[in-house]
Amino acid sequence: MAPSDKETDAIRQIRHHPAELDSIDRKILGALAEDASRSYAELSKMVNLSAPAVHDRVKRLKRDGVIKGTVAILDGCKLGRTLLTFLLVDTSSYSATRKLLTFAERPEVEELHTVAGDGCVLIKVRAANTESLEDFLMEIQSLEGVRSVRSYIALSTFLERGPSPD
Amino acid sequence: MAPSDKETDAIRQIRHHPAELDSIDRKILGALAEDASRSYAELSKMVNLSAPAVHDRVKRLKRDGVIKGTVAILDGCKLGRTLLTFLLVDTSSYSATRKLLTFAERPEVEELHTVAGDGCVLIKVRAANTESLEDFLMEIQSLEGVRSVRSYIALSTFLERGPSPD
DNA sequence: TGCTTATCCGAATGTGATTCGGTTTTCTCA
DNA sequence: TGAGAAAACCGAATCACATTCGGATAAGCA
Repeated sequence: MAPSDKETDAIRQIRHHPAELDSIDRKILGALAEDASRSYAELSKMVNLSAPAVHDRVKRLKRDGVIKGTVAILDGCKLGRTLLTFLLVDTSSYSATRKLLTFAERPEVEELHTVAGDGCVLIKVRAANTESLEDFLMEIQSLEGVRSVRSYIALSTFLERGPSPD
Repeated sequence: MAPSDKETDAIRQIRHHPAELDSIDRKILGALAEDASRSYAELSKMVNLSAPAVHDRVKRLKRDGVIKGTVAILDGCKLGRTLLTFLLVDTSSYSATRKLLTFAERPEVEELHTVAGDGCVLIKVRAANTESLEDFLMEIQSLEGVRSVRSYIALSTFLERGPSPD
């Protein structure tokens, strides 16, 4: 685990551009993005640094906002939310868009993005059943300024993860 | 923090439907979905149980697959990925859909869902710039069996989180 | 060249995760 | 209805790992 002096020197020379993510940072980020319960001992083996050195780096990455936090990943189905749907809402006014943004408070709403186009908002919704999804849709459709709502119900999810450092 | 005997009894009686999530489970899940670095001491205060009791519950929730893991949340922009885009790919064949699923290996791909419709696949892509996004798009468009690709570039992201236990 | 900052890291300390073992409650079955 | 098994709770103890400390080295800048 402890590299020879020659390797240590090489690592240090490569490393020193401040504020830039090097390949070791990215490796650490990739490992934590996949499983944040890894110990520093484990990470240190993965990147050939000591545990406190890895700890220092993670501290920096958190300080700099590259790591925003850690969260538990929950199974939507086991929570009773079996219907994943993407809504593309076309609005005719800024005030409608703003009303849509208030849906961020709803437990079934997972993502809310304004997207390029004439007043479009994309909403990722995970509902318990078709009935509650329909209620949700109707609520959105009855907002003044909502021109159309296209919904795409997910049949299978093959991948769902956050940004990758690679 | 230690509830009186009467409260303890009440909690126990409410609790005992096995395999079903009760309100304490959901509270714990909500807290961990938001910040998985909370200590068991902190969680125990939130739900009025002891730390080992909370630990037992979390162990069960993990065993049962409700909690699938914990991950670090990374800032896409700080990773150099500033362009979030949703692609809606319309395919005319199952083999095209299957080719699309191989894009799950790409670092810029965050989500891959088949969605209801005639051979539709929704892909969430976080690219470094317009150039690499365009390359990605072209690659998809040149797949045999891909009928059309609609892309929605996110302008602002107001919410991005996983399934909620509420 | 000298000073400051950043990075690394072995050893030590601090914190919280985890286990242990006993008690209580709930559920199931005869 | 009672007995047994399983589930849930939890105080105390132990264990594991996070975190700090302080020194050394390297890099950057004037």
